Amino acid sequence: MKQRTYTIKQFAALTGVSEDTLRYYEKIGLLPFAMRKNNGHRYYSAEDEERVMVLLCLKKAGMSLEEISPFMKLPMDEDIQNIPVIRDMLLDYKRKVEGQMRELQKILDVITAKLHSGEKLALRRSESNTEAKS
Amino acid sequence: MKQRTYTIKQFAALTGVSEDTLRYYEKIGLLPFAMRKNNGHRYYSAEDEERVMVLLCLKKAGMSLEEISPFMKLPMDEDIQNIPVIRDMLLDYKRKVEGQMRELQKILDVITAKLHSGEKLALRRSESNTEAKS
DNA sequence: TTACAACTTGGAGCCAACTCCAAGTCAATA
DNA sequence: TATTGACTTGGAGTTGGCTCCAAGTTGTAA
Repeated sequence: MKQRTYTIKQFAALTGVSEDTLRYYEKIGLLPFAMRKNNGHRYYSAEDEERVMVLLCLKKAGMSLEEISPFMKLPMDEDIQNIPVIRDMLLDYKRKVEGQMRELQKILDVITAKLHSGEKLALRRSESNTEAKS
Repeated sequence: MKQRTYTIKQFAALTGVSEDTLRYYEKIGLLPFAMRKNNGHRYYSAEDEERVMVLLCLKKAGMSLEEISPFMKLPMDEDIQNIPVIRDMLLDYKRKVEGQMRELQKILDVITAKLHSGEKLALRRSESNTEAKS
């Protein structure tokens, strides 16, 4: 059965990524060179959609395009268990997200404490936790 | 008792924000105009330090300088309970951070599932959750 | 008194990530 | 056949957030 395809306009609406940005991502090599019709127009497949979904997911977690790039080079339809490198990349990424969540949790704890205890806005040294040398 | 003050160099080391960046933040009005000695050199106080700590905290949670700006306009040493506007801003901010954490948690769930069940890298529609129109 | 270090300012440059635009091609339609 | 609309490309412009630099001032130390 033949897979459904999308024009760039449809694909932009589908994914929420603008046409300009799709072309830009292709130009910088983040997304693979899209398939073209005879007239040179791009068209996109379900696998392209899956790839963009992964892109958006990684982006939402705060990764730069540079960091996302290696994920975009992977086949979207392989069993993860068969490709150790994907497993490792995912584990790596998982650790990153967990780290970011720990940061956010720390911040939430501080805010919550301040809201409940009649305190000042200022942070005590121990609440700030930057990497500055003391 | 007289409060201790810092030169810009000391203050940069203390907070982990570079001298250039401190001057830049002042120039764009993110930080208030720093006090000057007779010779025109900036110096910083404990309250300045508190303000920068708050800045770094908000930044770490992914806020833009634009979003951080209103917080920098507030006095650092007032009791939060006395100023409803601060309470409201903090509550607002708390909701933002919680939202971001929910996003990250969703992403973690997807990754974890994929790592355990011999799946493909591709995301199912329900796992991606962008705001694109269907 | 001269040299040096620590600052000052204004402005230029830089990188990431878009966003916009002009000029051109192509297919379908009036 | 002329027009319209959806696309193409290359390249310029924009925004956010710094980062760097040159030229000038001031206070201390040799």
